[in-house]
Amino acid sequence: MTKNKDIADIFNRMGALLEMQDENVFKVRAYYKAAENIEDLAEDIETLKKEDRLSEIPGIGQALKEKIIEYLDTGKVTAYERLIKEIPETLLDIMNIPSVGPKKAKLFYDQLGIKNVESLRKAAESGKLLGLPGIKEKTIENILNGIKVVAQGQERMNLGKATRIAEEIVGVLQKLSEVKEISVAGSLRRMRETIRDIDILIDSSNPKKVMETFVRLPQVKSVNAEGDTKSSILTKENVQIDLRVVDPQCWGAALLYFTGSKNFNVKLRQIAIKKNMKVNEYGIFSLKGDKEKCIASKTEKDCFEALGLPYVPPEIREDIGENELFLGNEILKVPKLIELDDIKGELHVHSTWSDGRHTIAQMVAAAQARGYEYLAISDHSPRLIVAGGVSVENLKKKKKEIDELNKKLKNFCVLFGTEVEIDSEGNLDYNDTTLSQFDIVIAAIHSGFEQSQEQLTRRLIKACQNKYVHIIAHPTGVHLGKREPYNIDFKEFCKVAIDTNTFLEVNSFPVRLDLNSTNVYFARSMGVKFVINSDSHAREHLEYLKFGVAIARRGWLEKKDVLNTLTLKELRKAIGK
DNA sequence: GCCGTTTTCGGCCCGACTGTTTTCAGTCG
Repeated sequence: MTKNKDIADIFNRMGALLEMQDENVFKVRAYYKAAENIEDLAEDIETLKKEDRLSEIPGIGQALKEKIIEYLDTGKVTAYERLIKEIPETLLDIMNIPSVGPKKAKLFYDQLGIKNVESLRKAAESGKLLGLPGIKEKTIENILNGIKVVAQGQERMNLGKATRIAEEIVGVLQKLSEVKEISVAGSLRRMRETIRDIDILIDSSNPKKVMETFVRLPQVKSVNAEGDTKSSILTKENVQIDLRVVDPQCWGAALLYFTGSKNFNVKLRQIAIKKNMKVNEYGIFSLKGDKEKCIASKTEKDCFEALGLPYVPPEIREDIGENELFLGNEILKVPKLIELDDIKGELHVHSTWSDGRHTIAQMVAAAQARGYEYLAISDHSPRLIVAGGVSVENLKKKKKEIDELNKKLKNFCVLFGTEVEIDSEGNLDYNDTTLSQFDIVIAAIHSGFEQSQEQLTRRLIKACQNKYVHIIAHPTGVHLGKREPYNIDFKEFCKVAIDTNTFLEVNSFPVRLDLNSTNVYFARSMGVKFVINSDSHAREHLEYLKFGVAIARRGWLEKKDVLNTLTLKELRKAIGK
């Protein structure tokens, strides 16, 4: 899938370069939009080319299709090569600086020959920028600050970290008497796997007081903007938090607007226009002649209704599934998405038998407290030495402990599970005789990520084909912010998973979130079945399951698609091979 | 550059904040 990323990068760069050349904004947007859609593809773009399906990608017309083909055939895009002859590519780094966009980057280049961030910094410090049209002290100060921010690196954080930070701030603000309602918005409310900025929305008739409190929170390192309705801060952890305060009357319209995604909003507005209406953050307006009248704004539900649309949950207000969701100026169908309450138990948690922090009994108590009916204790196998994998001899003791615990438990069952290593050849770390004794067998790759696509795919397929394997854990091996997913033929893998009745895991651990939403959506469309697990290594981690459920929802999963929504009896039947 | 059940040409989402200006361009989401 590396070609997908390469082409998306090129289109993004071309968009920015064209923007600097003052090219038609809609043409520029077409490049950005195409890049986004290619990045979101669940399939290899080379496969799409082979099957002559490139035009199926939204936003790819004749011109961009030719550029994709040219890149895949020759490794180059002539139009891109031509652009970077006219404008140095390094100007794109300058555009990454907050407060510097295409116009200023071009201005600095044209007037002073500034080609990179370092020379811009020098020019700013030496006062050379002063006197350029529209540039005064404050702009220079902002640029120098922006350069520092970029140097510190504002990477995307995982959903877990973003949730923690947001909950801290929301906790403080909601205690203010001026705050009526408060909600996170943006990508955090849509529960994206990774988050850049945190958006918080507040309903208050006294915005000034709320803003004052916000910009003075102890977490604040710097204030980027402070207005009546919108303020923006950078925390000491270098996380940008945007706060919007709206009038109670507009709560629904504002929440809808600030939740996004950007493209979802664009779609809604396009639909509105066709119905002679207008959408903004203040409401849904009907347009008659010169007059516009607000017809909905109080709740999100009202707003959707006013547009004649069914309510769409935040998690699927994305490009993922867009074609399934929208048709012309209508919304086709909204699935009944799985909910956290549908989960009846978990199949992948660790205990002190391997690298878990809590005993089986402690994990079970925590699971019972969550209202589960069952819990599989699936510790690592011996090959994973760092995790203290359970030896074959110790498995007997572990089984005995589980059996004894089960005798004492009422309305709850502890399952004897394992997370067994798939070795570099696709063989499993326990032999079949041993595997046959488990209630639940989860197979996983923890090493040899650098193998070829063929080898990695073959390993996973071979594991699926083992008649004792029920589940493949964290199927793509991604570690958010650390490691890219390993390179597999995902489609082929899904086919075998279906044929062998192997369930694919949605791993809820915040640094994993693997499968991701795009994978889930794609696999679901093929007919794959899933299981959502927390991969807990301590009892507190059971809490993470909400993230996995969110990813499942983003991938359009319903209750029926997920193994651990079944009762124990149903589950035992469902996992038969 | 893309797209079409009112269109193959003429559209393409909307507003806040900042810093520079005396009404607006640039940037951002």
